[in-house]
Amino acid sequence: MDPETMSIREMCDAFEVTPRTLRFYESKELLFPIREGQKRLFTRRDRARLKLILRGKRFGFSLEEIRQLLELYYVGDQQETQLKRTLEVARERLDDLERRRAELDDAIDEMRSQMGMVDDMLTSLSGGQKSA
Amino acid sequence: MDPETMSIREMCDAFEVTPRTLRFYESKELLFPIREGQKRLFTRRDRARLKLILRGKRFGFSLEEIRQLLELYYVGDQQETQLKRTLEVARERLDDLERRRAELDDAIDEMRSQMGMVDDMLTSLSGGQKSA
DNA sequence: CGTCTCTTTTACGTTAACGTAAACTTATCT
DNA sequence: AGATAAGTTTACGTTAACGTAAAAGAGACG
Repeated sequence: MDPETMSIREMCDAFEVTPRTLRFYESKELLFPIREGQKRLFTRRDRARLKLILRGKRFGFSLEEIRQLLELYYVGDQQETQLKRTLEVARERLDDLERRRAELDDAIDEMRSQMGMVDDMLTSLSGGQKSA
Repeated sequence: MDPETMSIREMCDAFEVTPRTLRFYESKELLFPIREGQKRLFTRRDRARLKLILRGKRFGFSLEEIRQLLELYYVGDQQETQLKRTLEVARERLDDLERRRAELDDAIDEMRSQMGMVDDMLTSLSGGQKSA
């Protein structure tokens, strides 16, 4: 397991996506499988990216947003100016994520209090004899 | 401010959405504005729901998922069996949200470490004289 | 050699979530 | 009364993210 490269089918089985999806992501420049003749071979880099892509999707990001996020990851050897720019963008993304988490915390709290109220209704319905 | 009901335009200004969006949400049974003649009047209940809708959207939920989530909120007076069912569903939703938060925390950590690496690259580029 | 099986390209189809334009009421202003 | 503004319905258009079907090539197998 974990061979250097994987066929499209192996990728699909590993990540529960369809071939169409992988080809689509390649066409959108989110993945860059190498070719062996006609066939695509997905590298460990592709796998790492796909993992991030799928997570991004669960967070509700568009593929285009995800593509830009991915650029922040594989950095390569860039000019200082470019690196600083990358860092700025990353900072903004990070702020976004933290705002999101704050919102998510709120949502969780509200859901909990909502459940508490429903629970109270149930208690006063079934075991509602004792008022003290 | 905060009148009982609001016109469609007031709603749009307050929530930064278009009239089309509000009518669309009504057609999907996410909002239930009352009518004064032809015109829609949005109640405070609609406003509360819209707030939840927009948050749900930021989290990447579909409108249909959001509609189901909203059902968990305005509970009304139901049968005990129904209330228990509601509570079960809410429990599942809550678990989802908490899994999401865990994932979000991971993403934030990774982003931070990524930024740390870029920062190191910058340090070793510009001020890279001192190795100690 | 014929037949699978896997993969490829090409291309039209589909769903969600609105955008946008047209034609029409209703209320308000002058 | 005529014009203006705000709102309505109806309906076709648009974008993202794939689904799905057709036709064809490449390697493995009996």
